[in-house]
Amino acid sequence: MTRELPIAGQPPAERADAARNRQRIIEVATRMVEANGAANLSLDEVAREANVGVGTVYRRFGDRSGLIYALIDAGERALQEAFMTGPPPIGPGAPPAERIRAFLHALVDRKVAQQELFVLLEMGSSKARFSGPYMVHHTHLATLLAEARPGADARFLADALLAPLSACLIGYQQAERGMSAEQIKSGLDDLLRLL
Amino acid sequence: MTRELPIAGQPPAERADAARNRQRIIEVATRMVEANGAANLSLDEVAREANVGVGTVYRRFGDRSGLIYALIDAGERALQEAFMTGPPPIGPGAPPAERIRAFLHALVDRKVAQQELFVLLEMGSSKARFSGPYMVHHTHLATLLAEARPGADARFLADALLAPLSACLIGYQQAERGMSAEQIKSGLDDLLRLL
DNA sequence: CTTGTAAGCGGAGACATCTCCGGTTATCCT
DNA sequence: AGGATAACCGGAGATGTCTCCGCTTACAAG
Repeated sequence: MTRELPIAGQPPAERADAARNRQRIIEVATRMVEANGAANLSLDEVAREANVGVGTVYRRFGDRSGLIYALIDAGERALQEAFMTGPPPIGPGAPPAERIRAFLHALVDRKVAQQELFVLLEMGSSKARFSGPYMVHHTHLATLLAEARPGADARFLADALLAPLSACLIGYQQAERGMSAEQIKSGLDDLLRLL
Repeated sequence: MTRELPIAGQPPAERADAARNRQRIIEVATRMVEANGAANLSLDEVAREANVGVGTVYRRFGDRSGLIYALIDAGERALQEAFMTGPPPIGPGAPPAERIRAFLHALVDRKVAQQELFVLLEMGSSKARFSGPYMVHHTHLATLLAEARPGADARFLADALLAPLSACLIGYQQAERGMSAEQIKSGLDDLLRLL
């Protein structure tokens, strides 16, 4: 096992046992989501199954949403890397309009793939919903929009383009209206074309 | 007191004591929301204050969201009446584009006025969120859009225009970005102009 | 190795939502 | 008026989220 090197950053570093627990909690939670569906994920049960107290779960992840977020964090990192340093059309190099399109499509795919988890996230604390990832997506999109359509209110437009990607809405469109991911994407394409 | 006339409709009619309780529960809940904020509304407490058992509250309103919805139902009815039979520009008579604009503005005003309640509603069961009122708004908007922009996917566009009116998003725009209701409306106007 | 201490741990318990069901009562019908 | 009965009522309790705090332990410094 490699030793944890002390990093210059302020956060006092996580103790080894704590890291082990975090890891085990995430594994157990992942398994339970696969088995019972995300909506039935009980933190009490996760704690029991992972052989830790409930308090430990809450200290590590803050609250239910925090744990859920940890379960989709890998996808989020991958997406951010893709649009920041990846190949076109989502990454730098393509014209803004294409990057916007590619980014929104990727986001739809993510929401569809982990729909249940995203729905839960959207229904948890409304504070958390617009911090971190949302702000990153928003900034990215607003930058591209400002480039593609100078003069428009890029920040508001970015909100307005991200809003229809709500996991709840997508779930509704798929479940009640029988729309496929492709139809949703093509609807977004229509919208982008009009802009 | 006027006697409850038996109506032809199937629903077996609500007993007088039940109606009284419903009324009292709504009054108590309204008072408590004004006093403590919507987020702190506890159904146990509502029941105690209204001198009924918890079971009664749940039988009448189904769940927390149901009660919350009852608190904004009056506004919803007023809005629906306005755009269905009211005077232009929101009602029939004005050109579609203007009706769309007036409708969205009215919706923003409602969300801003009862923001807390709408946020709670959006965070409750994701099923309820797209039933009833949402479908009415969606149908109305899709009809107008089909008229204003034949050829486009009016149903998807309607979703996409309603999504940015999420109470959570509006709350975020106001609280964290310092946007006023007017700025939000003018952002929507920009968006409509582009369409 | 010893030791000081901050980080971590567990689980009892406060508090919420929602379900269930045995007892009660309003309302309709005769 | 006098049932019959469907609707209604209350509140105990199942289950879940999250907090709090006294005890424990990893780990760095001496």
